[in-house]
Amino acid sequence: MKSTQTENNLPEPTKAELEILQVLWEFGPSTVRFVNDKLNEQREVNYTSTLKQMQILTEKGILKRDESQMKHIYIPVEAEEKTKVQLLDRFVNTLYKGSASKLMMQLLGNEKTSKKEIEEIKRLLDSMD
Amino acid sequence: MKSTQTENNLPEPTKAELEILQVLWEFGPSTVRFVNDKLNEQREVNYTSTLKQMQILTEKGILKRDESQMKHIYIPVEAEEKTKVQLLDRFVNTLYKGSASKLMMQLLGNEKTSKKEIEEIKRLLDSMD
DNA sequence: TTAAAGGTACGACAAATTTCGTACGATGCA
DNA sequence: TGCATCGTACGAAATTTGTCGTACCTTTAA
Repeated sequence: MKSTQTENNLPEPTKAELEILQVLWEFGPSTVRFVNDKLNEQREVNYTSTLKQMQILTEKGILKRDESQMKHIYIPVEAEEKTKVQLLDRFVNTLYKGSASKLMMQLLGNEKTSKKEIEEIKRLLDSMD
Repeated sequence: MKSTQTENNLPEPTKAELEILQVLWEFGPSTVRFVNDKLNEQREVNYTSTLKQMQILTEKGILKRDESQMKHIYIPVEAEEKTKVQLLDRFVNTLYKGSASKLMMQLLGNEKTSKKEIEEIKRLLDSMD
């Protein structure tokens, strides 16, 4: 039994791939140039590196693209939410054996989680009945 | 601003490294043989591969070991909680811009999070004043 | 109508991570 | 004592991930 495939089949996006997805999520469908510029606000990356990554993401089926113009427009295949849910799911399973409440406890115990956040969470829970 | 270094400096454990940490967390200080056997319950790994990984983890300062016996005993340097908190922190920052409540929403929206879990979380929140 | 600017394709290199083969030292026991 | 067994050390191959150089096509504007 070599497969780690669970019920979903998306290849796990790597770190560099996630960076690109974040830009597309935040700003919507974009050209390589645009994404590369955004990335370069944070760190230095060559244009062709970004291009290559986005091509790979497309091969993997994580992005699709509109090639009708010379400047291809790249679009995430799955919605931001869906992808994040998957990543979160994997995270919970890996580190907390699937227990969301265990994760919560750490979140709440973490000093970095502000009072405000905690209040927000409480409100959230109360409002869901 | 190029640094992603927050106040902690532990090198991010890789996937294979995490697997090993999980075993040590669950069963306590162990030999390579033991860890390797556990890993092989899930997937095939050569003994020396596991050994090497654990040696690397030791070099990185993530594990320490007792060499007083021929069978070295490996022990995580940091407590399970501390490491998980760091990983969680990184996860929240990367995917949710640091907002714990955003993460919560996904957790609660996720069908996989059972009613039971949600009840558990509510109880948790109520009990923390 | 051509030269510069800007686009994609893609092979190849670099770096990080993972796996493993081989060497060799300790231990145990017939 | 000798040898099978089990341990560690460690270089190096294999794989995965990340980066970039170069070739070449399109568009634009003088």
